[in-house]
Amino acid sequence: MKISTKGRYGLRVMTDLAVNGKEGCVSLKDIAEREHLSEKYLEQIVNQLSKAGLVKSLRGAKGGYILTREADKITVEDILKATEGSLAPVACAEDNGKCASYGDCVTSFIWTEIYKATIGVVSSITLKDLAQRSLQIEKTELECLK
Amino acid sequence: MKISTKGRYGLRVMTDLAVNGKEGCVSLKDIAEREHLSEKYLEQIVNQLSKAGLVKSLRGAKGGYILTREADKITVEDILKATEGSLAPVACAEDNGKCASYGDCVTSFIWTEIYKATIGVVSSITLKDLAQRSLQIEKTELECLK
DNA sequence: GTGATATACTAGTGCCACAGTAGGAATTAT
DNA sequence: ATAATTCCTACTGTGGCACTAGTATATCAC
Repeated sequence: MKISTKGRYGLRVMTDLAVNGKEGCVSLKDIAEREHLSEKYLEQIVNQLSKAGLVKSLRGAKGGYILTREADKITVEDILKATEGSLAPVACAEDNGKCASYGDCVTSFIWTEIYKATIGVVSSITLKDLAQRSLQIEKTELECLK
Repeated sequence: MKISTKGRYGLRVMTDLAVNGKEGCVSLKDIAEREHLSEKYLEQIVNQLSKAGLVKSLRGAKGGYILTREADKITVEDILKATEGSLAPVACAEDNGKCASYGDCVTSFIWTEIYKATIGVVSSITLKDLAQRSLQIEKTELECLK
């Protein structure tokens, strides 16, 4: 029941893009430096985000990545699905009923309930929420330094 | 975000014990046969359930395992914690605040919310619920055979 | 007290995903 | 042209999963 670095880094990359990509695109080099993450590893993760249609890439010098829609139209669910794959604790929970023995299975409803509860959380949090929180934290830190 | 066979088999073993262990203990051999699972593998899983204090073992001939308390006093949370380990999507979510940078972390609250939602589900389902469901399903199947 | 039946414990195995690293090809602004 | 950037593929070490295997230990029945 663990979230891998792909999911966690994916959220950080997207948050970084939401905060720093207001105008124009942002290069992975910049993101990797700000977030202290491997640029090469992020490359693979952003690739998944791109295939999921959450970011658009611009190749060549001055290139980079940019969100394809407004931050409040992208949910944590979108990002985690793109990077982690299904959030269902077992395969049958997602398309409940499709498993032939779903009805005969004593535990199937547990997985469906966990899945629904998880989706309820991640679908209600948007990238905009994360971006705002990120700015809030930065602000707090700056105030602390005074 | 997956539940492993340990957690899934653990639930089946416990349900089997709740249904078939009303009087006296049940051997792993019997459980393995009924559930179509490897006896040797179940040994390891039951060992974890035993260490967690959910079952008691009786060695020797006519030995086996028995629940340490009533089925309605054992939750799915108890069983999954014993077999899967923590149900938190990331370590910090369980003891929220203990991580030094919990407050500075943009995503920490997401993991805490997922964790709370998951616990909400599994702590509200008891082994008695599973046992009843198991009997219900058996009954249905028998009726179908007529 | 011997044998059959169980659990207890430890070690080993094959496989696959995770968490990267590495190198080169293709594209684009200057 | 060149520097900067994404794109694509392959490779690697580590660790957990899902078992299998073997031996030691305990208990009942006779």
